[in-house]
Amino acid sequence: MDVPLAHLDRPFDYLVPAELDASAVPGVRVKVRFAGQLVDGWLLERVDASGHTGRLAYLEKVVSPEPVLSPEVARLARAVADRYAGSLADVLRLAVPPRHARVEKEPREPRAAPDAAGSADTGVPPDTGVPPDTGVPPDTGASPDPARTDGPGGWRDYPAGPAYLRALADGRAPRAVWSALPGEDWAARYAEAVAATVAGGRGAVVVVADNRDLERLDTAVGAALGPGRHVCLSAALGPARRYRAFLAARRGDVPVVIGTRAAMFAPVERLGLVAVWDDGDDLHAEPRAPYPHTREVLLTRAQLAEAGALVGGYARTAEAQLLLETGWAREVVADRATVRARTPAIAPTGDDPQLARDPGAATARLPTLAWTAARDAIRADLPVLVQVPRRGYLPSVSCADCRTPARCPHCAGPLALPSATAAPACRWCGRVAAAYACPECGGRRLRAAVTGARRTAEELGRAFPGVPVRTSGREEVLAEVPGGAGLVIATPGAEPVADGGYGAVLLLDSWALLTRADLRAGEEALRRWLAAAALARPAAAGGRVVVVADGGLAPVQALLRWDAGWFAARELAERRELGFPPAVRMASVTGVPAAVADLLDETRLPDGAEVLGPVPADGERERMLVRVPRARAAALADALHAAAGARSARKAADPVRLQVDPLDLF
DNA sequence: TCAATCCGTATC
DNA sequence: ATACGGATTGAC
Repeated sequence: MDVPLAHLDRPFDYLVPAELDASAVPGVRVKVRFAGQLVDGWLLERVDASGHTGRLAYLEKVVSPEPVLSPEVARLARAVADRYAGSLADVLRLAVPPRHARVEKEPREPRAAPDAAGSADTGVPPDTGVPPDTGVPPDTGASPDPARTDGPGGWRDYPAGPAYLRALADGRAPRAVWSALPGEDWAARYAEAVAATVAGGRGAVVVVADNRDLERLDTAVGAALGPGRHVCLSAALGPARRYRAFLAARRGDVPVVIGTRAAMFAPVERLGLVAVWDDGDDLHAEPRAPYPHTREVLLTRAQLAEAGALVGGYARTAEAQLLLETGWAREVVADRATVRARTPAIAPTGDDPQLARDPGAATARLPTLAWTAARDAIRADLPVLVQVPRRGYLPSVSCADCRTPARCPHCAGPLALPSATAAPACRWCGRVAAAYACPECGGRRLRAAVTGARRTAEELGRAFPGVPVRTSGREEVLAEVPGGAGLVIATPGAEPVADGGYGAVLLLDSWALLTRADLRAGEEALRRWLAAAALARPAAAGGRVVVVADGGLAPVQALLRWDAGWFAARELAERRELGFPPAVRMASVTGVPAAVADLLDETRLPDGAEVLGPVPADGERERMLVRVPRARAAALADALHAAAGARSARKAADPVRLQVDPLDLF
């Protein structure tokens, strides 16, 4: 029943009138009379008898004969609803895109005109410069590209890699947490894993964080499978193309779906592999109830469908580490010698004599080591990548009296205000400048002065006259830059790939480390750094990385050694000690205080549950956290869902938001 | 003792 | 949401 009320989160029985007998198959959308109203619903199964004692009503209508909800996805959706204390209807809204009648009526075989079918069907937005031949093919039944490879390919760099691919091809269900080498063509590796799965007669679902990653994967999968064997599914498509791609998968026209998180529920026949790339990216967290996370959904899916699973990234989340430590998945990593051979030369820098000497110069924003690394790369005719904080994220500050930019007393990096009330902190070394006094006029008041990627780009451009400067950020994301000398200023997540690799990568956004009061601050900083540093050439080929941060910090250490596994293990151990996720299961309850209290009152908390809070949320609302051991996770979700049901049954006015595994805990 | 009303619960 | 049943309360 497609109603959001928690106490109605269960199946209802209806009689099927004779004239709907043929079309009323499991998985179709239906309309039924419910409490006097005509409501939408899902036909979950046909049964001979009902346990219902009252009078049964008849099915009113089968909305469309298309059984859009596959049995596998129906089961998955129920499991996801249960895990996240949500309703099946909420999950199905995420899992099945809105119907588009015109698309449904289109002939099953794509149109003859190749230009019309091509890019429109691939699913990637048209302005992205993606090869237009990866959608439903203009010529049906085309045999796969003879040049494709099902073999281990680049997976040979990882000792467990070839066996993993063989298991996929053999129809088994191998589960891997993969740490990609620097410079790795991850999209090609994913395409090989997908190709192995398809070669074994099964399908695959791959989810990436954003459209840029999707384009890259689209190209790689297209090359590995040949045309017409996969579709892209993302929310950016718009209703018609999204539904078209969805239907192609549901009807079994293509064995592979790749996409952003909208694709995590994509129906695929004989699912053999689910994969997620860069599971630490917060875009993988669904912002709509019940707030499921791509990784968790895919892993649940792998478990239920007995499919293989691949969780990969340059970085490793604590959640992925837990999969390894519980034995649920196997580690796929390169040996240290290979890592060393591929890694650029990475060095931290903090102090800065040049700044002290020449604070007004064009290069003042760059520490010496960073500046020389950039200069050397430019001289060697190699591109330089500069990772800067997201624009507008945190304004830097200057003296309110004389306008002199406020600089860190320790390293002379720019100070920024993490929030209106917090003390200023250094963007480079992260130190908090609690009692800041202006060195020029002695003033103690500060004012915001935005210095973003554009300003940094201008300053760097002046420092290297004649060198082309490109920026890649929120408004315009570059996918690729040429290999010659050039400066690329990018915000985290928007770093373009450079042809042949960067000669130098400068990481200037280290302030993210210590200024953010976030459980995942360290993990997130390392994730961003590894993603940018992975684009540098190996040390032997002149690749250098300079991170402006204290070399003693654990995430910096992990970067220097290129050891995401070490950091993840450390992080998980720390969270065990502190009782934080994923070592325990957390849920948050948000709403006006009376509603939160009411819901928790109604909740039969499992043994060992601990209630923390309240902390103020936005406006009048507050938030309470409930913590249980992992063994009680299901019981907690069940209890919270039941309490929400009791509340909705008695029409409690003030809404509460239930969130299992909330991303932010403070 | 009966009827109007309130409250809680189910909705197939 | 809306309808229904059982309990409750107030008037005869």
